[in-house]
Amino acid sequence: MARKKSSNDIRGGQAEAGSTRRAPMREFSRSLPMSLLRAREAVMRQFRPSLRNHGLTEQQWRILRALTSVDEIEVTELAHLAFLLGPSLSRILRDLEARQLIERKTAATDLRRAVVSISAKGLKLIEAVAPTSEAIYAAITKRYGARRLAELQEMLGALEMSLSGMVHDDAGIEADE
Amino acid sequence: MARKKSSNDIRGGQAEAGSTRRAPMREFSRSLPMSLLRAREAVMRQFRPSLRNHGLTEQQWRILRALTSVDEIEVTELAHLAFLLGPSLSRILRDLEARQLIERKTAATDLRRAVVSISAKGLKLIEAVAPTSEAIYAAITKRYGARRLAELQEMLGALEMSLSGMVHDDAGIEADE
DNA sequence: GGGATATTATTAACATGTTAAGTGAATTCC
DNA sequence: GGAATTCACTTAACATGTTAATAATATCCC
Repeated sequence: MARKKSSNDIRGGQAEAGSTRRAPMREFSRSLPMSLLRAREAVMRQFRPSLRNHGLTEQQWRILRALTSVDEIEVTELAHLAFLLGPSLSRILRDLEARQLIERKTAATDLRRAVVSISAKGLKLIEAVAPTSEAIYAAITKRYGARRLAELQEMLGALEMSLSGMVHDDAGIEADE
Repeated sequence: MARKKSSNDIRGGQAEAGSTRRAPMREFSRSLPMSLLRAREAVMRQFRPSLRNHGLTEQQWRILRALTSVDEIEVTELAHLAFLLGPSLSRILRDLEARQLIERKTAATDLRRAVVSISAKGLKLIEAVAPTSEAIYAAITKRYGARRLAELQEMLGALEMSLSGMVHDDAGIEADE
């Protein structure tokens, strides 16, 4: 009775609540952040198992992937490229270096900066994962439609641009101190 | 021809590490997961400071928001509604209960289930945050365009649907064990 | 030249994401 | 009606997100 059977998978269904109080501000589950979150989760759900089979997390994969597009790169630039915050990147680089998937050296001109590059071993791993990853991406593209997908990405980019310079009050102005 | 940006073309013939290695599979920074991630971050960047000023994280806010849309709700349903995994929800509910922002009781008919509802104090907090939150949402809508925003959300929903039943190999089939 | 300041990267501390395992309660099924 | 199974939730363990604080170097600027 009620409840179908949702294995251990919390995400991926609708929840029709009981007495239904009145709708608040917005239907909430239809808010923009939620829409983006769910869409991304739907996409990543496709990739995660494959990555996991190769011992990689999503972020580790992002970093290695980013490193294949350059010869070498400074940490801060890599953070931008892989869209990770510094602290996360620091931790992951430490692990990837320990696994010898990347190499790190100090910049000659500026001892503060570290320069990172992917190792042969890392490259090999990427090459092992890439085919599956590409196949999944192709399947997604086929399902959703290449044209529609391109349009979606364009709109997402436009959204980013729209918000890039946006500021507002209540954003942390706490008197002084 | 051999150079067209085809599938597993990670290494250009060999891993000859010359200067400026060339672009791999996809421009990477333009992959769908990255696009979604950046778009969502651009949006959340607007909300986080305000939430923070009220002592709430994004997820705590999601939960309280979800709770305002129902009279009371079971934990599993709430997980679906707020799109959180069980373990995350468990932790957050523990904290929110300690802060007396929510109330929890055990279902009478099924001792396994817990029923959660927002408290008066929680409702008050929501009401304090909502105006700013609404203002930010309105600003985003104005900047991006209401029509365009609706279209984007439709496309995101469609993407979710497209991928909902998608399966593929390499997804964790490790013999048996 | 040298103190004040800025920059780069890391560490710290806490909250969440993610998967697996555990606990207690309900259901199934013989 | 009781063992086996399933279910709802929680804990555990590890990785990352997020903000603040540090440490080490570079740069400014008088």
